[in-house]
Amino acid sequence: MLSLKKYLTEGLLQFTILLSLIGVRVDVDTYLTSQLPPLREIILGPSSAYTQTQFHNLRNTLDGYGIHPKSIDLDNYFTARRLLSQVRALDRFQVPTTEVNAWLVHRDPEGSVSGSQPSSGLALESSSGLQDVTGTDNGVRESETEQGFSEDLEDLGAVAPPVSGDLTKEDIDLIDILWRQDIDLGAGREIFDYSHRQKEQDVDKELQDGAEQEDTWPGEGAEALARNLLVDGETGESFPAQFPADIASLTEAVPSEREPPGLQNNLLSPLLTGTESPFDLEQQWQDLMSIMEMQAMEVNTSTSEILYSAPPGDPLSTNYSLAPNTPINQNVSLHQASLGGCSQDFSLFSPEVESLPVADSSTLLPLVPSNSTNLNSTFGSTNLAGLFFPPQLNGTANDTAGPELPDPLGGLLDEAMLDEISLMDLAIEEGFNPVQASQLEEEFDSDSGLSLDSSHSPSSLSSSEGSSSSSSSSSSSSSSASSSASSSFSEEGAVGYSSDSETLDLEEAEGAVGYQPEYSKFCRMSYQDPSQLSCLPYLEHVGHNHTYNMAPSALDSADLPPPGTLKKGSKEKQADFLDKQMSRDEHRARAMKIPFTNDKIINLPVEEFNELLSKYQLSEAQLSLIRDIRRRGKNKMAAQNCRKRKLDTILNLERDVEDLQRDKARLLREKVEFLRSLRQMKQKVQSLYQEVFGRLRDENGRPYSPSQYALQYTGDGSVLLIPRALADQQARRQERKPKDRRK
DNA sequence: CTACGCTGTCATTGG
DNA sequence: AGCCAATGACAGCGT
Repeated sequence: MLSLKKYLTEGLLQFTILLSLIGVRVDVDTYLTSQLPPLREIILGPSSAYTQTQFHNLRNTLDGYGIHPKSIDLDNYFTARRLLSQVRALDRFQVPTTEVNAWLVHRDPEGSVSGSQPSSGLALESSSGLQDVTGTDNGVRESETEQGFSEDLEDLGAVAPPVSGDLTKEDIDLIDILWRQDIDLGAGREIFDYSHRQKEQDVDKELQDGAEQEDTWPGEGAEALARNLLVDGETGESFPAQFPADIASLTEAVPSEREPPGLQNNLLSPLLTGTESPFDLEQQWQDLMSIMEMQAMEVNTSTSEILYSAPPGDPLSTNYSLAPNTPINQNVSLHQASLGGCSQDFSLFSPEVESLPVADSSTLLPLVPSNSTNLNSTFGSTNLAGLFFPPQLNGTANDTAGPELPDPLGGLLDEAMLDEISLMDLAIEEGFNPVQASQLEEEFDSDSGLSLDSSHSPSSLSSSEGSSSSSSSSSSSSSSASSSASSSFSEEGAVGYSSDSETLDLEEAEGAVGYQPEYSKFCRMSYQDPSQLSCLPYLEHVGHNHTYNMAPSALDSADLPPPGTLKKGSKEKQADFLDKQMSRDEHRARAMKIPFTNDKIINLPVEEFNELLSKYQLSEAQLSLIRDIRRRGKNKMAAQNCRKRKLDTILNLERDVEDLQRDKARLLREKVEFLRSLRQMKQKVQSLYQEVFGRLRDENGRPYSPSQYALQYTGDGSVLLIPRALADQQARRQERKPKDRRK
């Protein structure tokens, strides 16, 4: 049931996003009552009250591409990212998507997924998203989030108490699901995870001692604590401004897939004055994209039977019928199909081009189709002479008639262009490996993905680090001893959880109990409605991390809730929760009657720490314990930071790899387009050549023989009629030049 | 029961 | 020399 609802809510939220993108305002508040400002902020944007924490959470939003390293909800992350990319793809045309996705808006009650989705994309994606109704995903996600969100849930409850009747348990569950989907837990969860181990026997004894010494703690009034916590609960939580961010990023201009139109003009010779409209290139591009899309889709659907089929008129398909057996091969064949055709054109049109790869045979040999050399030997001698120049061949140069056409372009292609082409061939060769093919597919799948990645700036990535480290530094810089306790809060708040009032209030209320955040939040949680704890089973796992039960009597006196709002039976439960929130060191500190908080012990600068120690008459055992607490506490934070950094590094590397893959795929695409346009231009030039040559007449009015004369293009755009022998000579000369230069 | 991930802790190293 | 951050290694716990 819970999973079903979660599932439903995911679809609801996604649909809401989609609607908002197309201009439909979805007033969710009317649905969930106006008592849930956080929800409204999720949908409509941040309120000023939560701006700061939202800023910190931005890095964890979908558009931020980032996921908090410490609390990754990979399912949500990948799902959200995929959905976002799909949404982005809506505003661009002719970009094929490799996934056929149905935006899940509803589902049938049986729990079967209405939105079908071919098994495609990353496994991580497919395992998440809309289909995680069954299986382990739910469990994982729940365990991932239950800790972090339980407090949010409670906060929601605090804002809109169940008294209203609108917030049933299911509503709360639903809210929780919404949160789970789009909120990164951030460091707040870390704070939640402060473990409170207490398995050692001596500690147990200390606990009992501490229970006896309960009332000796200075400034540790339970009522004050509870009061402050209540206030904290009213402040609510901060909510990430992920939706505004997403929308903003969604409106980003999508980079054009096509290269500047001037490119083809550069490639055109003076003879060709824009006869080829940009539309032609675009049309070709669309054709190419459609072909690739077909392949990509076939890859996704894993249909290996008929992997490639194209209209018979398509030169690519006709020249290169493909029947690979695996998707990977299919993609490889794709390159071969489109690029190989170009190579063939090279061999037919210009011996220079053909000779160039041969010169670099070590690397380029695989690129040259086996038949190309034959073609070269067969037709090469006729290329310049134009043996087949009869005008009736005009217009048939394309496609099938290709091999019979001579190459009139000998003088047209300069060396620079040839080099370019050879470089392209090099790139093509690279693109022939299956990995590249899959990358190409990925490229089409995720499109350019620029907006996604651009939003994932390194600064945003390191923000969590900065916040956490700044907290420690702030604790160092804050000279007042009273601010030390709030330093741990600042860390929490920086990542987007806590509120200042909580910080301030708790700081005074806390005694020798460290790790205030979780302490306070659990207090507040149980304070609101302890019955909810039992209603939401996963809440029972909150704070499970390495926590140990402490003698309930230890905090009984400290946890008295205001009368009337709490059942008597829940008191022990509260105490349990609170006790579990105490770490071993906290228990030890209590047992040893350390007169200040563990937070102070840990976070105070050295000078202040020593000063604090000097204020009290502490035994050697106490001093030793305090030093240990300080060392362990610092080390714990250090370890957390270290792990966070490690994750950040991994994520950064992952992102870099993705970027590089995208770039590579993009370059491949551009190369294909270049080659295609180049082939077209060659054909045009050839037809013009034939037309011009066919109209030439000698002094006797007879046409020139293509076997004896040839047209040569000069650099200034003029065309000369020269004897064929001379043309061949020059052609050979130009043929050698690139070779020599490369050596 | 085992594998795996998470977390805290200890030991060590380098600044 | 002392302090501290960073990090590898290890153990305990929960799933």
